[in-house]
Amino acid sequence: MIEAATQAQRRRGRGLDPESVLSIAVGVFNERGYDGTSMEDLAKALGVTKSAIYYHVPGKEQLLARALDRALDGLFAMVADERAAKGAAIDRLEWVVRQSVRILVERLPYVTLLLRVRGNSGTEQAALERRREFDRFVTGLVGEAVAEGGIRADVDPGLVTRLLFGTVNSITEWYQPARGASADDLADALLMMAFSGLRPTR
Amino acid sequence: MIEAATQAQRRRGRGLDPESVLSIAVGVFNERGYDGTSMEDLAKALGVTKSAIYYHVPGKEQLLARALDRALDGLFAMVADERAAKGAAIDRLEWVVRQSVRILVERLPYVTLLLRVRGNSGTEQAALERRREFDRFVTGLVGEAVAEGGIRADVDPGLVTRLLFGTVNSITEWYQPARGASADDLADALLMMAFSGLRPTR
DNA sequence: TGGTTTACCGAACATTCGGTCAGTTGACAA
DNA sequence: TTGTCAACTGACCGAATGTTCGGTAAACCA
Repeated sequence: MIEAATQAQRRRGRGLDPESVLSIAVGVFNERGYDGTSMEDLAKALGVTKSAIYYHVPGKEQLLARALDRALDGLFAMVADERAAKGAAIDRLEWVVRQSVRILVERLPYVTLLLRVRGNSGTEQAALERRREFDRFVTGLVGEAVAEGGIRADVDPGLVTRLLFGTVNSITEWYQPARGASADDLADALLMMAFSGLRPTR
Repeated sequence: MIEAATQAQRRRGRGLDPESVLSIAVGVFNERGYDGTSMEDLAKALGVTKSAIYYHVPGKEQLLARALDRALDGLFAMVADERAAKGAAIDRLEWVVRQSVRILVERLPYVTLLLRVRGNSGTEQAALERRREFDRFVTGLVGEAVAEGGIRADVDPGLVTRLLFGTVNSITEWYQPARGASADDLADALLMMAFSGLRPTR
């Protein structure tokens, strides 16, 4: 269970800070689902009344929008990096996968929320569109890697992209930062499986 | 968009059949999310009024329960098969992965719904518990495969299970039966990537 | 033909939803 | 001591929620 905001989590006598509101809210969203979370649920988790939330945030949907931007901004910052643009496609792909795992772990609750969005509102549809843009970028990378011979030629780039990033994204379903591998450990295991395979080297 | 039940989908002059109610409802659940779907939404998709639904089903949650059982019964039928119990662990694992993909494709909407359950109600928690039981079975299989030398020894069985079935489950996020690969094609590509790796054979 | 059953409708139910607003509180500055 | 203001509370709103219920048209059976 997500704990209520303790006195320590508040600025001394200065009430909730915007960061706590967002991170606690996202925690509850991920526990109950966005639609399954009422403002009353959030209020309890924050240790205030429902109406107090509206002093800090315009509404429920804005809270979602801010959370989704946290995840998407991280992904697009990575795409903009030169290491995603220079060098052999296979190396760039490996770098992007590794960074994706890192961002997923660093911003776990926000990415988790993003991956569950289904487009029920304008906010969700906008987030989905940005996500698709990221997906197109990666699909292009895989295509290049196949063309350059970095990936075996008998695979469909679209299918491989979906499987590869499906594996990455599935980490949100079980990863617990407290007890568990680091982002690098995760990326190592994932890249090992996807690129070299699980079979013993003969 | 999920289409409203046409006259053709109904039994002639006999109203909705239980099968249509379930499959159409699950379609809407997957589009909007279970919590994001109102009985009014379901009524529209079924082409009847809200109250008519209660003639066929005790309530919203029962609809969910029936749908989740569709998915879980398929998975447990597979586990009970002798091909999951006899032979080399690596072969059994490969068979289970292949069958999982087949079930996922055959019962796509039901499995999709199952994978999104978060435990908000007793129904959901019961489904989660059955799912965990399935996961434990697979983790055991991976452990045996490592012990028998079918899978490289430098991996954590728990981690590999999660990555492997994370990949399988991620298929629900994008697979469209109409235009796309068959279950066998999917399983081939997935097993190739996970067991042999994406790198070209040298 | 008459009676029964099947499958539904329309209205209403209590409850919960996201959100508003007038007022209160307590820390701090003057 | 008084005034200011950020940070809330509590009462409340209209709309939407899942569910119930009395009624009914059409199909079916005797």
